[in-house]
Amino acid sequence: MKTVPRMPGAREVPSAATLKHVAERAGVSPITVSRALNKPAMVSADLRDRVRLAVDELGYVQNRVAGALASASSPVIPVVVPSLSNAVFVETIQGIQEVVQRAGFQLLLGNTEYDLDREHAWISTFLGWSPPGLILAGTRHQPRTRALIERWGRPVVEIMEVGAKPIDMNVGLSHGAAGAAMARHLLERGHANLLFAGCRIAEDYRAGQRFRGFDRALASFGAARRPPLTRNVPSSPALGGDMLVEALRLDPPPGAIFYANDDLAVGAILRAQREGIAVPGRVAIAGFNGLDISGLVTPGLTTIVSPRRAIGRIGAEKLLGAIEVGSPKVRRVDVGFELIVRGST
Amino acid sequence: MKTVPRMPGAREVPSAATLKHVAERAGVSPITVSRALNKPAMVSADLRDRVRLAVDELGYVQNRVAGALASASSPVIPVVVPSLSNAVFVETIQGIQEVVQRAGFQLLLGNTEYDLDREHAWISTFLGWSPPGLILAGTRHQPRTRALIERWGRPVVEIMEVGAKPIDMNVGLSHGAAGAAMARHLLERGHANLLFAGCRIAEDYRAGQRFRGFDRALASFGAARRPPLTRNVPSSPALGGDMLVEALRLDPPPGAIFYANDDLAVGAILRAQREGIAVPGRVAIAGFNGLDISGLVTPGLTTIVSPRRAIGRIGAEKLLGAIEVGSPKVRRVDVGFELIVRGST
DNA sequence: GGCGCTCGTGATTGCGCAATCATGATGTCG
DNA sequence: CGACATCATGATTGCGCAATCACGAGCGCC
Repeated sequence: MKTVPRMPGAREVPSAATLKHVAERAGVSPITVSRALNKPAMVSADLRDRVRLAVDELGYVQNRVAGALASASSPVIPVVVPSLSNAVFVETIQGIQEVVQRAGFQLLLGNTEYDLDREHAWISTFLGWSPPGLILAGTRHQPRTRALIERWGRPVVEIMEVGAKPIDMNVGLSHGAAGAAMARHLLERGHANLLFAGCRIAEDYRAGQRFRGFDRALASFGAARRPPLTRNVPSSPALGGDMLVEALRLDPPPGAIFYANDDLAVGAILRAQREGIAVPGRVAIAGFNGLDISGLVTPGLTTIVSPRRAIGRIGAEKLLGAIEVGSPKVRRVDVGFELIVRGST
Repeated sequence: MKTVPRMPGAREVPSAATLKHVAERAGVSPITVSRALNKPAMVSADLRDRVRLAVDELGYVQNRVAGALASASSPVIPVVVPSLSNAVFVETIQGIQEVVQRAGFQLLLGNTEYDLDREHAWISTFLGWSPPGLILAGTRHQPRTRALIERWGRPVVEIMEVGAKPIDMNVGLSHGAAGAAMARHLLERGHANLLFAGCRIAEDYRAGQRFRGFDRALASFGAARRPPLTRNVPSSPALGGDMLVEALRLDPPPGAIFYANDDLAVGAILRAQREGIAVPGRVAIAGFNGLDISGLVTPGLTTIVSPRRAIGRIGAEKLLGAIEVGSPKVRRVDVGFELIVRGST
């Protein structure tokens, strides 16, 4: 038995059905099959049916990789977020998913854990998939990241906060304004010695923006300002409880605590309940995000609702619009926020 | 000015740096650049450095699409889950992400919303990306889906529950056993007229398995059995509270309610607190999942911890192992569960 | 000192599809 | 009724990369 002389470039035959096989079976050219599947309107009903039949008979599965290479664009939308532990990003992703899925796109998910080096790595990798566009959480990136994206030149949406100079499009809310609104509310309610409490506010700079908005508002109202209470571990309800206990040992003890997010704030309310700390009698508590559970604890949590699902949806819609018809006139959407006052303040 | 005669197949030049450009700049052949980037160990240190330099100078970004086409395999791991609203799946995804990211793979995410037609569509689409493997939540699929995957022939891990006849590998826990364990616990505590309460247990068949395990255990202990209380909307804490109120109007009222998940159960405890319903005095409450918040409410929620992050991690590790060295001997891993008894029962 | 070995590098080829242009059939209008 | 537009379909080509095989240099070994 002679060894078969293999030519350079020869390789194992994977033997899955390809366009060509479908075409032969349907008695048409490969390109017609391609059109019947991707642009059915361009093909007569008769051929379309024959192609469909052949596809079913062969169990043909389109090779997206080859399609993407040939067209220099693939039906994926990369989404880069800083965390999946935070329900906010999960819900935003769901909003994105709703929209892009309907348009036939798939989500490529990258999680940076609030690390800008990792963000750069994700984006660089994702660009190698020839996506038609890109969705990023946040408007802060390394200069090289920004340069990479700008050179690339396709539509980009930065979501979550409205930023000073977005790369392309931007959908979010002003976290500074949200912080200021909460400061105003707490002062109007007569609370004094207001304290901001959060986790990793250097990395989670949106929390930092809320603090600065809060702090500036205190200054403008002539109220006492104090440094934020922070921890360098991820947010969790249990931690919110711990921070409550710690805060109450400060001198002077805070009359109200504005937590960076609802996870922490809900944890504080539950802890207060366990330990018999009167809320808002001894200390008022407020949060940010408007998670469902904020309305179920006792007392109900005063919080600011961020329309995160809408952010995802609108961001995705703007991206798809830009992909189809080129960049739009409105580059920035401020979706705003809503203060919900409940028993905790 | 004459129009340039374009040959068939000619197209716009996208003018981004390619392997060839890097190769010219580094003074080596394109294949050496490919190796320097993908299999650095095969290339001498000298050439490796020259290639790295050229890559940086040109801002070269690897075209993953072309690589995937040439190698018939792409560095993505598709993950298909039934829901993102449920924290369980999000945490499982995080576990998967941790592992596959370290190995250089990216996550392609598909959400079926508990719809098996949509599951088939996702999987079919995903196979077109030539992934080296696949992770699916659940062991129930349409026959055509199973056939599609089996014909495809690459490693697959089904996660969440241990199933009767997995396609390939399987990592999860026995939800029937978990339900039975909770029945035993509630009976031991002296509760009677036990009720199971859940949402969409036809679609969320794992919740159904918990109910059946629960119900069979009641039968085996000679305790009273009753049909589950169900709702055909997604789970939420608010709904758990509503279902508590409804359950207490039943005749006879339940002495304990085993909720299909912690979201519902936590909502029930919060509602009981608001309305002054004694837990566990008037009714005991138990959940499933072991979310963090279950330990923070008052009373603490008795629940069963599902090691979901571990499921994700182990599932991903098994998949990567199978991708590298072929399918392993151990096809099924039962990660078990843990009953946490707290004040609510 | 010649044989075979490993190691690093290069030349050739094709992965499966869609973009482009070409063509034939049909319709449209003055 | 003929010139031309419109439509559906096909032929050719290349997207950018990695698999395969080829080959030469350096090495150890009997």
